[in-house]
Amino acid sequence: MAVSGRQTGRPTLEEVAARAGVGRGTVSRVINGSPRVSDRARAAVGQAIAELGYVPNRAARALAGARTDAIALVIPETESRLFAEPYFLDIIRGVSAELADADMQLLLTLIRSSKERQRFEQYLSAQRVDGVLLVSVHGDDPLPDLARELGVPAVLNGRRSAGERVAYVDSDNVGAGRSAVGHLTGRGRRRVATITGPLDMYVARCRLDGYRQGVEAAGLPADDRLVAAADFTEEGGRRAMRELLDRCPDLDGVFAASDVMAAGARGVLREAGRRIPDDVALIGVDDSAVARLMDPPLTSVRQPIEEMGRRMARALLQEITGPGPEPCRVVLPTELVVRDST
Amino acid sequence: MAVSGRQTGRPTLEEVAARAGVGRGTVSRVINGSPRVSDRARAAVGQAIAELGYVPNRAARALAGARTDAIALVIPETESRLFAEPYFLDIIRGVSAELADADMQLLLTLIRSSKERQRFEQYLSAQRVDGVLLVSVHGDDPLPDLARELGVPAVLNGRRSAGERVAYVDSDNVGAGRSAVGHLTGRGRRRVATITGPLDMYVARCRLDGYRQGVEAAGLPADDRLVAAADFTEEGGRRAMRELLDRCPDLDGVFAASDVMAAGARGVLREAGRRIPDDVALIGVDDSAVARLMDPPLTSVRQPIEEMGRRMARALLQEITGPGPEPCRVVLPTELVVRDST
DNA sequence: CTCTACTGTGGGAGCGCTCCCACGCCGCTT
DNA sequence: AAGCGGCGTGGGAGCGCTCCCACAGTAGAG
Repeated sequence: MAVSGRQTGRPTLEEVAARAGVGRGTVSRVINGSPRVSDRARAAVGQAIAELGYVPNRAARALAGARTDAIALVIPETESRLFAEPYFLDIIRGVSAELADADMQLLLTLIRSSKERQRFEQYLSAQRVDGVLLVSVHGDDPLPDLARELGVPAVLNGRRSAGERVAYVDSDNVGAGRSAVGHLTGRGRRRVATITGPLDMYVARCRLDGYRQGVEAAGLPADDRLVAAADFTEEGGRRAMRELLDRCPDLDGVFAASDVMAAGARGVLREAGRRIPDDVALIGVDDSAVARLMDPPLTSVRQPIEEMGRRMARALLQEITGPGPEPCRVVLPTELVVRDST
Repeated sequence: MAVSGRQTGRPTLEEVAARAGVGRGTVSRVINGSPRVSDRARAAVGQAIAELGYVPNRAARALAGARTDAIALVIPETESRLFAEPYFLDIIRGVSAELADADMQLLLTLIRSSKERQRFEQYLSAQRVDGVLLVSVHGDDPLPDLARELGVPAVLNGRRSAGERVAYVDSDNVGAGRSAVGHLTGRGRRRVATITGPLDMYVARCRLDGYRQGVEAAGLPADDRLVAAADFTEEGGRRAMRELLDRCPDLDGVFAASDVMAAGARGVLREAGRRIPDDVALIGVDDSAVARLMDPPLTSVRQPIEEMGRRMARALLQEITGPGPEPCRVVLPTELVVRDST
């Protein structure tokens, strides 16, 4: 009953051909969905495949053909520390869902050192994947350009700058900031501050822009003392909140560019005796578990993360099969989730 | 300057051999670290490789040899919903770290439907990976046994039952329960309840066993009314907490088998006017972000998740190279992280 | 009735490796 | 002095596929 070992004879295409009474070429054509096959042959091959339980050998395929049926999802460790972690899992979910339908494999690559980065660059240049998905938000990340030079299709999650030339899927971060501030001002807040992410990240600058637009739209005066830069971490959020409280004790609303920073801010506000939302309304971005479980539950701007993953995968698959002239540029809308903190 | 396209001539082993003035066999031996090579040849080959920027072709290797240099990490979607999500990211981190050193690829497979499950089973039987890492906590999961039958090395994260026959890396869930309850009783709590995970999961039963041991160790009477089963979700935690409060209004401590359930419990306790920790001390498991950010910050039992990932990968690599007679059975200790909820 | 233009087909030639056999060459024993 | 074992080596065979060329058969055009 037990299979005898690793080398156990899996049926080959040749055997399928023999059983179906056709040539190798025909079987190959059937498998790859070529139209140039008679119905009779197709049926015979289909049956032989079923009877033999034939599964094509990927390695042979990759060697003979020019593709590998695999794509890499690259997550630089720096990012994974910054973002709320569930973010990546949702991205992975979306990517994986889309890939499964295309029968492609997902290769996950975490890059946490320059050595690993180098190894991955080798990978890329060795054409060992058909394409790459890059979570790349730092403006100076060279990986996307490297991929382009090597002719490896690539799709980014997020942009590195306004003029991003590589295909990307992003969420509407400006809109997120704008609607967050709009929500705050809509509830009568007049002194709305913001805690930003690191400003070398385009995503952080976008959310800040959105904040400014929101302030202006409400007819409030712009005041740079209401802006404090942080780094997407809880501790950064604490520091920024202290700073803001120091500079503008009269603030009555805070837009934190991430839930995690909002959590830090909440701690400081509480220590300072400010009630949420009574004295200060607080809003974050991500709609993560943290937001739901915080006390009080945090109003937050939701990004369609899983959908971004899906779209990225779809865009990449398309670029692999037929590289269109225009790289994919998708910006997905965000959505306000109102809870008790505002 | 630009590389001309996808097919651009990457150097092959043959070219390296020519340049180094040796035969193909010798180059192959150098690359694979065979000792049967003279220093002179080794040096020449090394130089040729460097000059040409040679990177071996994986597909060719996989086809010729019997291995693929890739392993799969399988995450059933059911699990990913149940566990706190950061759990998987930490596992992935550990696995990835260990794999990078071995120059192995990590293939991530999310299984969310029976169709995808079937596809993965095909994968397995097609020997397309050298081994599998399975996150498998349900007692009836057939995947581990399938892998065994197919002769594909497998390592589980968690056990399906006490008599697990497949190699595994788990954390000391009994110890986790025991120390959690010990901590509670150590602080003078006498009526300690528990909210368990789904009892068809071994991990949930273990934590419950630990709870019982802790209660007994403290010389307290066992009382089944203090035990409420839930399902590792926040809502489940809420329900269970209501139940407990109903049955035993005099309880003064709660051990929730996950942080997320503890979060649910906290909400109910607060609604019932119980102060934490003054009236009821609360403790969870996972030491997740949720615990840190909860209000009050939640005391929790930490599992060394990333280390588990690392150990799994190491065990699998070992099993791949030389299948020892004894499957790996590792149980890692947990650690109490005390915060303000107790 | 021949000529062209398909469409469906079989099978050769590789893809770039690893495995392994066979061969020289060395230093050692008898 | 001839014989022996080993080491380092070269290169053939083959892994299972895809690509593509060549060929039969059929059908339509002249």
